[in-house]
Amino acid sequence: MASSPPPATGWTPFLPVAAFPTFTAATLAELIDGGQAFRWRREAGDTWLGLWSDHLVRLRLRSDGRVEWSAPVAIADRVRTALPVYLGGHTVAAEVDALPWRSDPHLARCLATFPGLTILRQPFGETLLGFLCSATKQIVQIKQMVALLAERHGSPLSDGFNRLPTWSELAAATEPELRACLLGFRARYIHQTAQFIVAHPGWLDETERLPYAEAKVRLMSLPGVGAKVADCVLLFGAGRREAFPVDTWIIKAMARRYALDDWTPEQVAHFGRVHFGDQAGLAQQYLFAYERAQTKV
DNA sequence: TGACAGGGGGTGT
DNA sequence: ACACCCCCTGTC
Repeated sequence: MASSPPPATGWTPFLPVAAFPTFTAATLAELIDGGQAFRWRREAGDTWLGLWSDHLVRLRLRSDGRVEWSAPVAIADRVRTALPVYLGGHTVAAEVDALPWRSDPHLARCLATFPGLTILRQPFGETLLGFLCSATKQIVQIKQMVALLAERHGSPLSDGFNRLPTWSELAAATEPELRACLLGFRARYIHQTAQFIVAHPGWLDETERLPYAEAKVRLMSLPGVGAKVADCVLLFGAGRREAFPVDTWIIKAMARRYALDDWTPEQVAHFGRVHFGDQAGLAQQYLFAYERAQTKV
């Protein structure tokens, strides 16, 4: 009986991410662990380990600001191809320049504080799952829920890490099983959403391709998806820069920096799209990052 | 070191 | 407006 070839073992050496701007440690942390994605963890030696889809990678920052990556040898080819797209860094300069920083001193200050910050391009379905977990939860808690979902309901990927469960895998889980992943009242939303998605093949892919307004309406028909979650999914999981998610942070930030006291979330969202233009979602990330940094002790 | 409030990046009614 | 869940964090 022929023995199968030995599996490729170990990780690749660290190599620079292709066509990527230089970063600061603060910008890198904000990009991958600032609330857009929930599957990154900081390791010893200022290395980050993260997962999305069937990718597993480590990132670190060189002293000259270049971002380097390393992946398990067996999956390194697909990680090398997918990573620059996922990180979304190649168009950031032009997009930032399209923002009204010349006439908006506060925006200019936010841009200067997190140079190179951009929007991740994550898998659409995974982004929906992450933000269905997010209601009234802080990042650390969302990460915990997502880690448990992967551990208990996802399939093995590499090095003991699992993929996030697919919507089919989620549909196969009972609501109490989901609840046991610390989801609380979100378990019912995820359970019902999974049933719907499995009963409507192609629905998610079609939604991803729809124009922004139509895609948002469709997402909001799902249980547990309101305007804020829909905008996050479209911005972080479909690259729709028109999406301007309004959460309590942005409400506070806009009240403080733009004197929008007592505006409703819809009014703030409208102001955002008018003032920041078709890259409003990118502006939102900078405002968000800046306000969080100010709040930190 | 352990208990105890308080509050949390929203949605649905 | 308030319930929904319940874990994290700060504090005593």
